[in-house]
Formats: sequence, structure tokens, C-alpha cells
Amino acid sequence: MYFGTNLVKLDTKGRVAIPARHREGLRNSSGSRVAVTIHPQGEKCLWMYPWDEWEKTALMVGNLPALNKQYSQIQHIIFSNLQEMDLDGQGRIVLPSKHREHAGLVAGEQIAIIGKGRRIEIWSQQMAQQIEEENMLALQDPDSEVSAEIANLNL
Amino acid sequence: MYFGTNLVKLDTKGRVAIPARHREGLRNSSGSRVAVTIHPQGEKCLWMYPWDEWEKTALMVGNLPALNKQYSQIQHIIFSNLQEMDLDGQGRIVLPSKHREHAGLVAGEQIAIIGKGRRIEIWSQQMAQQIEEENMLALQDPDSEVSAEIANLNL
DNA sequence: CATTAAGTGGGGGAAAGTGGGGAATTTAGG
DNA sequence: CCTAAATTCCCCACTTTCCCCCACTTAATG
Repeated sequence: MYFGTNLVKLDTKGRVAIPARHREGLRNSSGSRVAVTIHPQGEKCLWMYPWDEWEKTALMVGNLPALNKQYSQIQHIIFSNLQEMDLDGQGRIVLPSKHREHAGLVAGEQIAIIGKGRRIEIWSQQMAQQIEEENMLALQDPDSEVSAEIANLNL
Repeated sequence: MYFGTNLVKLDTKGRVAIPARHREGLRNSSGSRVAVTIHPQGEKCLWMYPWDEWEKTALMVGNLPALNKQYSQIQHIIFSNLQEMDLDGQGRIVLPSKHREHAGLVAGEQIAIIGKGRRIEIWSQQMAQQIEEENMLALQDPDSEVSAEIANLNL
């Protein structure tokens, strides 16, 4: 389970150091291979999974009948933006420019690595801050839908 | 069960000594590992649980469908602010700067450690005082919502 | 008053994060 | 087909942060 937020630098070579505490979780049968893809509903962030975990999801999506319009669209989003990569010796990955653009990540700036349960999300620092504020406001509003939901969780 | 209030110092390194009487309760199968997170509805305090206790909650939240807006917001708040840590040899934890800011905790000042049943709450001294006064006033007011609730508890 | 436990402060070593150089591979051009 | 240029990958080295340990002060206990 991944959790917690880290700010790390996207260096001038487009590399990001994955926080050390996540690395063990990303290590699997085939070394430190991860799947990186963009958020399937257009949120300005990237998703990262251990490769073999996301592979199961991708296989399931790949087996949907392709002549169904909706399935085809889903397949397009899932597969066209899927990237397989290994952590280097220092625990970093190189983010492709397409992915960087989607998430608004600028070389040389700070980005947020956010553990979110079964996956890790990658945000620009500004976006992460903005989303957090929005979510916090929604949760503080006693009339919001999300307040009703969280009340059910019995924390 | 945790209860009672202690005032301790947040030192210049961001460390807080957990009152000794709570330490045994925080000790569990995996040493003295605790979960620290911010209040999920924005109250200016931190929550602390024995790790394995909060882990159950987190796993449950992590399994909610991520493409549902409300669940996604809840997951973001719960996971991004979750921190796992061990008490050091002196029974202290280091509070990350993000958490300190949320609760208005200033290095070098006194903070309040409040046992609150299943969890321990961490407040700045001022905030703890302010909240206590507000709660006291609400409970003294016979027309308040909280007065109606407490009457049902058969204390 | 003595002794132990609790709380506080600070220093040293290890690990994490960051930057950059050079080998290897790929791409382009003559 | 060979050479040159560019890109990618891997490794080394530096810097900073964090964690663990030691020591002191203060408070509680008998």
C-alpha cells in the first residue's frame, strides 16, 4: 500500500527519483519494472503501478471486444499512453515528454509523488496543492456529497 | 483507550515526545509504529493511531473505486497525508512540516497531546484551548445540537 | 534526599536525493 | 557501408537530509 506525499525534483534530464520508501513495493519478480500512464479521465496527473499489477488490468481491457465503440475508446486511452520502464540504479525513472506535458511537469521544478493506496500518482507541485485545497473545501462543506460519503466510513 | 491531555514541546527539529503513558498502547506487533494524518475534515489537528489499526481503515478506503469523484477525493485526503513512523528511543516522533503547518504547530512552542478514545490528537496549545472553550459553551447551551445528542447518551 | 523515570537538546553516521560524465546504442547523412 | 551526431542508459560522486544514539535537565517516587 502506497501513501504519503514527497516533493522531488524533475531534473533537467527528465528524471524523477521515486521516494525510497516506495521502491521495495515496486520491486517485483522482474526487477523494478513499473507501468506509467496518464489518468484515464483527464486529471492532470500520472499513474504508476508495479508492472505486473497493471498488466492484469491492461489484459482485461485488451480482451474487451474492440468493435464496441466505448470499449475501443477505453482501450485507446489505456494502451496508447502506457509506458513500461525500469528504475535506474538510483531509483529514478525518465518521464517521456508526452507524459510530462499531460501532467504539466516542467524540468527543473518540484513535483509531488503521492502514494494513493494501490498506485502512486505524480503531480506538479502546484496542481497537487490546488487539488488538495479543493478536496479539503469539499470535505469541510457539510452539505457536499463527499461529506455524506466520508461520514459513512466511520473513521 | 487513550485519554487525558499533556503539554509537550515541539523541539527545533520538529520532534514531539509522546507522553509515556500512551507509549505502551502504541506498542504493537511491529514495534512502536504509528500512523499520523491530518484531520480529514480540515479541523486544525493531527490524528495518531497505532499503525495496524489505521491500516485497516486505509485499506478499506483504498479499495473504493477510484474513478468515482467522491471516493477519489476521500482517497486523496486520506492517503496523501498519511505518514507511517516509529517512535525513537526516547518515545518521540518527527512531525513532517506539512502536518505541522496544517495544525499550526510552531517549532519551539508547546503543543497539546490529547487522548481521545481510539486515537490521540495533536493540537497547538492555543487551538486546543480555543476548541475546548467552544465545546464547553456549546454543551452549556441547552438548545445546541450537541446538548440534544449528549442527553441521549444516558451518562 | 536519593533514585528512577520522563522530557529535552544536540551531534555523528548512514542513507536518500541530486547532478553530471562517459559508454553504449540508435539515427542520420555522406 | 562507414562515419558522425545525438540520444539513452548506467554509473560515480557530491550534498543534504534524516535517523539513531548519547547525554543532560527536570520531574516524580519512595
